[in-house]
Amino acid sequence: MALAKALKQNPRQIAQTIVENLDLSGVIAKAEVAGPGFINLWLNDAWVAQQCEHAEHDERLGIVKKADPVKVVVDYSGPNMAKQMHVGHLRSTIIGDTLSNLLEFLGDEVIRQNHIGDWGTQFGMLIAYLEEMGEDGSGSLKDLEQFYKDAKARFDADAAFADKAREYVVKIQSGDAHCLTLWKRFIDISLGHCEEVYEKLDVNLTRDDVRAESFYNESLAKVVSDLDKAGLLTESDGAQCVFLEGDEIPVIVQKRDGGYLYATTDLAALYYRANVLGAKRISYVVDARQGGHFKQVFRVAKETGFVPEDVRLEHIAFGTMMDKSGKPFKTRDGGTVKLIDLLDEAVVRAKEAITAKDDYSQEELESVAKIVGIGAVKYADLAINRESNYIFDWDKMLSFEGNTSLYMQYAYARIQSIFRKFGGEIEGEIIIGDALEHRLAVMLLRFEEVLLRAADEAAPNQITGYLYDLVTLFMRFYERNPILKEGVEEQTKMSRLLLADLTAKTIKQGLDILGIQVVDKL
RNA sequence: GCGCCUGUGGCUCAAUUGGAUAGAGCAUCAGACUUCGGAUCUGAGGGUUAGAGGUUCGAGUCCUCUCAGGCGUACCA
Repeated sequence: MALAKALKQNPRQIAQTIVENLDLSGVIAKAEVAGPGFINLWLNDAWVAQQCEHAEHDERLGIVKKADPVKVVVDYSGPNMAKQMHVGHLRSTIIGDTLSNLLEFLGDEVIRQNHIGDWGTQFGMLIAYLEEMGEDGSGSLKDLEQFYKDAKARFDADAAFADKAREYVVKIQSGDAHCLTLWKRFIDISLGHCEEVYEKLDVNLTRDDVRAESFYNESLAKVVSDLDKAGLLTESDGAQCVFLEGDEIPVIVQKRDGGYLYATTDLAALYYRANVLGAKRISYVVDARQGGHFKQVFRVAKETGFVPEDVRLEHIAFGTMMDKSGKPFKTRDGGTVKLIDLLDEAVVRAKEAITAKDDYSQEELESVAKIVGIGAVKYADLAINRESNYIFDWDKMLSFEGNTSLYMQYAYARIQSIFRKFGGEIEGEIIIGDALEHRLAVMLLRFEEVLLRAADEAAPNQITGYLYDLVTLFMRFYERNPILKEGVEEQTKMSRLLLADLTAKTIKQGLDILGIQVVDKL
């Protein structure tokens, strides 16, 4: 129909001509013009079966690695070292990790970057307090939140301490050895907390991926001077600014007092990522509220040539996490919810959800509950359009019904159960027996297309949506087309086993990209 | 004030980027079973896609305006 305008012909006529000249050679069984000029194609059963067999016998399920892989930097998680990770870091961490896994699977060279906040005035106060606590420091750092509060209280109550804190800020920045040692120790402990969370969350972030804010300290002055050379710098109220055409608010790169800001750091990071790391795509998985900031920084980076024209810069924005009543997610007394506590609660709740129906040994229960609980938290987050706000609901995410990780994991376990019962070797081929099997097979073949689209749009919910459709379809197939029951012909049995196996593999691969594990028994 | 985002059955979300009769899940109601794991499956009711115009063969999707809500708005990150 798109051709109709260009050719100035009746769309139905064009469609008819196309259909008549189509080479159906084995792939397509039938082609038909429908409605105002749509062309409906029916895939050939034999071709579909053969493609599924190819996928079934291939480690990558028939999905080829990109012929033209690119270097992609994915910036995600980015916790602040002054505080413990809280729910605000959850979405960035989960979505960023999924995007990284996905691009990696498709063949791109992914460079994960954890841009942790390890620099700024708070650290003067924190290390001064750490020093004061002496050997006990490490111990009281178990609860960073409390440590921060105590340090702040000390800062507010004691002028001498406050002076020292301010003095220490300057000292770290000027490279004072003693203060730097304290600072490094503090960061090390705080980062250890994050790693505990990453471990629990089953996220692929390691210390090697950390490229902290402080890493760019040395380049900040150069960013400003380069902007100056490019003639983009304007002084306003004593601050060094870039005024972009059409924007009311400037990008401030240097404060009146000479200090740098996060726009400066981001520009330095963009330069590093594009020119040193050589990234062709740089994705920032950050809260939607920072949209304005990234828009400006990206523009400056391109206009100054910090980042070459052909590098794709994108802000992978996501909405805020809300509670069941639609308000921002907080503890009962209005504080922020620590991520570690949330994850522990997920495991406890998962335990309750699964023990209601089955008997587990203590060990089984522990390990399955971890997989189920963490999977539920991740899946629920990834399953919705990332740009809208996300309503966090324990009951919904831990349900066996609907588009949940448990439903997928259940389907997977159920298929494994078929194979336990079967016990033999599959010998045979796929033969499409009815319309439902045809639909299932076609659905299985669509996996690659879905992944490609999810990668391009950085939209994990494309994957969850697909998995849900696939599993629903499989359940229907399974209900109607018996596999191991009496009276099923050997040939049919083998064919259905192959379809079931490929379904299981597809579920597993899909969940794996989402960072979610499966279990053989649930 | 200016800017960005959102608005889809009672609730939570989809909709292949402008395509066919807007789809699921909860919840409600009604069915299927001597269960290859019923933690399943089948079906029903429920919609003027916030509202009004416009663009065209065709609009939830694009444009304009209105309404409602959220967020951002120069030296925090």
